[in-house]
Amino acid sequence: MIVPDWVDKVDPCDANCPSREMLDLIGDRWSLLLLLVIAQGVHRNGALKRRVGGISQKMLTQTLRALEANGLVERRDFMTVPPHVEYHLTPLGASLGPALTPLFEWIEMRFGDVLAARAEFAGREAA
Amino acid sequence: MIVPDWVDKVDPCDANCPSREMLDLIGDRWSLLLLLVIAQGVHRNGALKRRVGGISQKMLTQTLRALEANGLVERRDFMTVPPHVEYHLTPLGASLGPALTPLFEWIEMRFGDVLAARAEFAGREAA
DNA sequence: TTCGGCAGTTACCTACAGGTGCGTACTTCA
DNA sequence: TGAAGTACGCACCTGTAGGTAACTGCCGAA
Repeated sequence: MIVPDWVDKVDPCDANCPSREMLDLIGDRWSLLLLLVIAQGVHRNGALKRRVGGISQKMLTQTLRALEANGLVERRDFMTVPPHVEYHLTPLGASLGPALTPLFEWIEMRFGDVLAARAEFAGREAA
Repeated sequence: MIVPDWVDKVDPCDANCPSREMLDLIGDRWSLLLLLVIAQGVHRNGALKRRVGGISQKMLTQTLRALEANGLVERRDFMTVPPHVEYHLTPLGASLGPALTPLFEWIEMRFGDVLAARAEFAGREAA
């Protein structure tokens, strides 16, 4: 079997391994989505909410706060009335993008295979 | 701001986008960990359980079934008594490894920055 | 003068992820 | 004779992720 190189680079069995914590951070339903649309140039609360259909105001605020707290997005409050707030990627947040590209490409390329495997597995179970 | 290339490749706002579903699959607490240790050459139920400290038998079985159902691992039951079962990566599962490498590398390289940002943010909040 | 948009906050509720503990059927070793 | 390892399945319980609804204060437009 081919063992990829990444197997030696992290020890996920160590509960202190940062990968555990980072996967908790970006592994939820909305974080990566928000990172993506902010990178696409959508910066304001209302616009984000409309663009990411299905997200509640609560989860939007909560997720943005978490991303801000971890230095991935920057919140700019213009202190005007009516309120005007903008969210932008920090350099750190922007650097995460390229790291995710291969994963999204894998999903695009291999999702068909996953669906096929799923169908084949379901068929085997039924038999 | 630099817009990475991946922003145009997927539309995560579309609920039908496979990325939503795949992130559900690998975004949980154990899937990536199990993929990793299986890639490292640990193949049997008991060995996996000992290696991934903290996982319960239930979640181990449940996660392995999910990975099997999606064609990422193969379950080989030797039909012996006492039971002997081995789990191996399928070619599809093995192909996921390289797609994750940049992400893990990003975590390794940038986790310090995240911690620093977190500390700085906590300090700002307290003030 | 009332309504909608701005960017939230708070309280409350539900569903599910995940943990604990027990049972199964068999074998080998002490 | 019984303890431990092998690979589970099932029932029950809890924590929390995430959703809903109602509220704030201010403005401009109809």
